[in-house]
Amino acid sequence: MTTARLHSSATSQSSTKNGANGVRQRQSLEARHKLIEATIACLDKFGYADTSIARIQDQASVSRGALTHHFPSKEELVVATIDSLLETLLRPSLPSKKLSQTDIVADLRWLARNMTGTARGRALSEVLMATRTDKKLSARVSSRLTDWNTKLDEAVVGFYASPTGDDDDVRQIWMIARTFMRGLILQQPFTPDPAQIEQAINRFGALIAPYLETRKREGVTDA
Amino acid sequence: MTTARLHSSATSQSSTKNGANGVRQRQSLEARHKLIEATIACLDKFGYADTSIARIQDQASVSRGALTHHFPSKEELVVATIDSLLETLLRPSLPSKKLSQTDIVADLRWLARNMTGTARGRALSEVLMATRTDKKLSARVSSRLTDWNTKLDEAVVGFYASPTGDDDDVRQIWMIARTFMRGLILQQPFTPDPAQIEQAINRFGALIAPYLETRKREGVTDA
DNA sequence: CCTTACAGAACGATTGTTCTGCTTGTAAAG
DNA sequence: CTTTACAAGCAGAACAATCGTTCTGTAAGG
Repeated sequence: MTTARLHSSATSQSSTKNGANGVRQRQSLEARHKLIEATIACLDKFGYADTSIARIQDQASVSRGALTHHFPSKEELVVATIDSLLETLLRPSLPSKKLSQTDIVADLRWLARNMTGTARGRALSEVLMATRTDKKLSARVSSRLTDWNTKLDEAVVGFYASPTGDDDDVRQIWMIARTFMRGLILQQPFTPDPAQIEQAINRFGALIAPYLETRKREGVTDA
Repeated sequence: MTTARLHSSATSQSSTKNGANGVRQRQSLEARHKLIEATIACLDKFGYADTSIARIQDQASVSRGALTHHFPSKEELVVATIDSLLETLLRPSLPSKKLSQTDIVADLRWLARNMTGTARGRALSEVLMATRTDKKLSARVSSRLTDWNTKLDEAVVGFYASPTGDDDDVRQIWMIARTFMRGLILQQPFTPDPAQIEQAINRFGALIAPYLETRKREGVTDA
């Protein structure tokens, strides 16, 4: 009884302590990573409804036993996958490498690509839709989602300012922008023409541009 | 062999011909309607992934035999449900009863309610997400979706005009609006506060309002 | 030596589909 | 109008396939 289940993985990886990893732990983390990546690939390819454990273990080329060892239930695997998705989708925007701090439309295009143009973005959309009805899953991840949203808001405020001086205005504009980008996935069946989608993105950028000002960047100016 | 399967139901109901319906046909249409409504309810309550035939027949209080008689496969039932959703979601906007032709923000609120505030709107979002990965389903409904989108565009052009005089601009603005509304479903897990959602809708209305003019309505003025 | 990492069989439950009957509306034949 | 025949409407069992989980057994790092 009680078998495994104690490692739980909790919040992200084992982080700081135990810096010098043994062979054991390294392989374990490798397997976990492979399974999470496989889950993302399946969510993107098959959608949430048809993402089964069998398909994931097939995609990851991992035995059923290994999978259930690392993730004793499907829910655990999905939660870990969401964690991974949030982390990688946030990171590139924080180190100022991606947000171009000059062209709002370029930033929007990057946002669109991140949300609908990559496997990770589409996979996240799949699980977001699932959380609407799956209350058990929703309870597990809702706080992480709101936290992530807040963190993203703060990052954006670091890059942009409102002509009115109200930072909440910047947050609202970018919340609207993110909502619009997410909607693209659901709008695509109606508007299959990629050119039309891109035009809409550009136009949307023009709509919000007057309400955003580039904030003076200290440090990295890249010039 | 060949049993049933020939009635097929094809495009929507039997329509015009055979105006004086017999008892037989009436009951049949009733059963079909009950099943479609049950499917919508299940999609809303359980999501696409957990909407099984067993659950649908339970929700509809209909025997398994009756269900398979009317819809020989799950795909048929889903396609018929999509047809029903598109029809009822388009109708109220056409007869000029709902679009208020005066307050753009009010129209947007109606749009938001239609897409995220009703069971039918949420059910449609579920199947839209499913069509992304289910190519068989996508092939069955994609033309209906694009047609519906075009029809909606034309209806909107009847209500609004662009200051530039370009109708395509109206179409683009409203396509952006619909995309934004659809995105609300996916943004809600990040932003659970309904007040914040409503503020965003109002703000979005303010963003697009300068680019839309009320067209003079001939006929019904309601005053 | 003992716990972790993994392999794979076995589990009952549920999936969507197919099939066999029974009832009954309906329309043609008498 | 009655009779007869046939297909439509429906009920429910049976189907193989797949679902997610649990279990037993083996290998190896610490």
